[in-house]
Amino acid sequence: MSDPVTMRQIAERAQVSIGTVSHVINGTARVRTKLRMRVQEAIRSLGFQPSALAQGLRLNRTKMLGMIIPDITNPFFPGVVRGAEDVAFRNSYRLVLCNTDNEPAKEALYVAELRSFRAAGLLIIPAAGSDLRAELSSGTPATQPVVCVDRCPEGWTGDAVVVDNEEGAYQAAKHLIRSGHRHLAVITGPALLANAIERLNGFKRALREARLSIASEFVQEAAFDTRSGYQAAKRLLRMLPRPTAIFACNDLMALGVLHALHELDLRCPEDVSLVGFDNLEVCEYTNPALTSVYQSGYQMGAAAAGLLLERIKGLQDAPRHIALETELKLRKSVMSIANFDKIPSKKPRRRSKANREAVLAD
Amino acid sequence: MSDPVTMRQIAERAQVSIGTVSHVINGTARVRTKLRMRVQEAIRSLGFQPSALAQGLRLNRTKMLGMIIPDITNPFFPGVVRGAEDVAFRNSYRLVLCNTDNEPAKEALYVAELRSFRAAGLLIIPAAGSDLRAELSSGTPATQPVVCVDRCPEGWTGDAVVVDNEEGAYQAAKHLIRSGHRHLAVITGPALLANAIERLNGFKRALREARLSIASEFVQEAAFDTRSGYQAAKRLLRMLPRPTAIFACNDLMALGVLHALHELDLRCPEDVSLVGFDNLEVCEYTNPALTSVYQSGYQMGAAAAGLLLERIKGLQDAPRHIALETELKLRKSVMSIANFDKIPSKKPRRRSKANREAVLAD
DNA sequence: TTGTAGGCGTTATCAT
DNA sequence: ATGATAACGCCTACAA
Repeated sequence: MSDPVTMRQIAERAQVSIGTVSHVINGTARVRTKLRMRVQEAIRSLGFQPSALAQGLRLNRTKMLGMIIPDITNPFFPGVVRGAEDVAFRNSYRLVLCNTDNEPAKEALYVAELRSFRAAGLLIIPAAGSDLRAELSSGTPATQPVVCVDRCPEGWTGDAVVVDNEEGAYQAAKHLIRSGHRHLAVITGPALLANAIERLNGFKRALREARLSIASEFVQEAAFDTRSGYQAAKRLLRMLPRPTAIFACNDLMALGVLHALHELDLRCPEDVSLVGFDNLEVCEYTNPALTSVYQSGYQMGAAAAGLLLERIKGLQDAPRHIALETELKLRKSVMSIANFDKIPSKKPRRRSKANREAVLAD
Repeated sequence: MSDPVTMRQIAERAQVSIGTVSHVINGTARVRTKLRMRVQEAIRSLGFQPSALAQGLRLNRTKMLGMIIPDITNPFFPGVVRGAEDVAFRNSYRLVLCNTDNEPAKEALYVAELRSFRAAGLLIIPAAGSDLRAELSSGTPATQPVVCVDRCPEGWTGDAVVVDNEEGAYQAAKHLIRSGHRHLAVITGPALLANAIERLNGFKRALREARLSIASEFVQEAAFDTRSGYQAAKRLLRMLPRPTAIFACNDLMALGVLHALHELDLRCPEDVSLVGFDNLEVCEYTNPALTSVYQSGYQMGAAAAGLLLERIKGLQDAPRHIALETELKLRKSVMSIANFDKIPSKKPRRRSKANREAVLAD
């Protein structure tokens, strides 16, 4: 009574063979109405639920997708996961969530395990410096499709869903330049991460186009988190001449910059302008509200899961590299230098006088 | 060559029986050194990984934990999930993540599925208004342990790990009262949610102790999200006399209040003070930084997973109800009314003059 | 149309 | 100490 009901019990109750039960469940052969009714009744009254384990063993695949990410606690990733889960759910697939903390070893462990579990496919945001290809081809050649999300490991040639990082960063830098800034600094992410590199490239392209040069100490590497962003900002803000604008390659680091600014009693945007990347919800609530490059984690996750499911269903064409669009969201953290004294103060800000003084003193 | 290697292949390669292979893998019988070496060599060279599916089928349980939550996109939950995953991982368990969107039907579906998957146990943050007990006892009596996290459905008598919501809210209200506020308003969460009710109770207890009464329209119900918090704040801030302080029963709603305040050109904390609950990271970066009741989602998830694993290992004693502590984190969103003109301005704030004027005009 | 039986990869029992 | 063998619950030829 405490054990789950099996097809055998259904068969007994309905006075048919176990094969017949299977047939009515899977519609794999036509069964006389009378028997079918009996089976269905038995299923209902006994509360039968097929064992996903047995099915998986028999069919050599499950309805599970492995989702491997660095850390669900990083506010950019929940959206990705949710997007993936939603499309997985709609297709009767489930997600097993794996946090790697950017440790390639943990990633490799998870990959191996998910394969031995016959996950139908893998969605992976690779760890910094991971050699995904090696992990995948180790042991037996992959039978499960894999799509990379958010960033690709070096030399990845398989499916991927990312965002146009280069263009997003380019727009951010261009905005700063158009606002009159000439002393731009950038806080990049880990040099091992494809998306960090792309963003840096986009940033540099904008400078090049504007015939602006950048001192090497004005590009500081950090780890895509608040703490290291704060530290990088501290280094930057001590330099002379000080940069008048900083592009932080993600919002978490931008938050760190804000913190450093505050601590040094520098004002944003009057003393230094700031642009982030990701457009986290927190951007609306920071002081000042943070201008940032929007990217949709949700869409990324959803698109990746969609592609993965197509592969699972057998789609065979060439690997796809999908790059979603970004969009610069203007808020309050960038000040126009060229025209600072012509900016009409739309509604009288309480700090307007102080601000003007500060700017003039620059 | 593309198929996973099984124990049978190991047995052949090592020239032993399949049973022997099983024995060396599981240490379930002592095997002569020579044979054992051969088997281990075969395992290594063929890259054997046991099929979790077959194991699960045979043993009638897997190393999977089901984690059912409302929405990973809500910034309080990732910490919970991460805490759970960390302790699960350390014990070789994995997490399958399920988002219910607070829909009892979706919750019921997931519960049933996870059981048919022979998940070893379930960690559940119940949906608002879910009848978990019914879901669990439907069909076959539960064989998998379940622990409720963050909040319990009505009448839940099983294991649970929550936070002392009543006390947390009490401290928040008391802080407001000690700061001289007499016109307090509260924005509560959904009346169906145990934690929302407890927080409201704590709030009311503080008022009672201070012999303060509260007009019924000063307690507004919202949905624990920013939008509804914003709307509730709008209602509140239109009333006359206006509350001088608002306790928002979570930080998301507090964010909504901040937004409403800004829109109505009211200042926080000069015009209205605000306390939130959760102490999300965003509290540090809002304008002004938000005073909030800290609770550790991570600890909650970790404790819940720990308890669940004990149950899985067979722990049999009475159901536990673990309530973690909260702690009020003071920031800048509360102003002391009684002593407003005596507050020393520690370091000269740029807005201090304006602030003082505003307060005097109150 | 329906039933029988083999096998998916393990673990565990029982002989040997 | 080791090997054969029977399940676990399901799917699917193939036979009837």
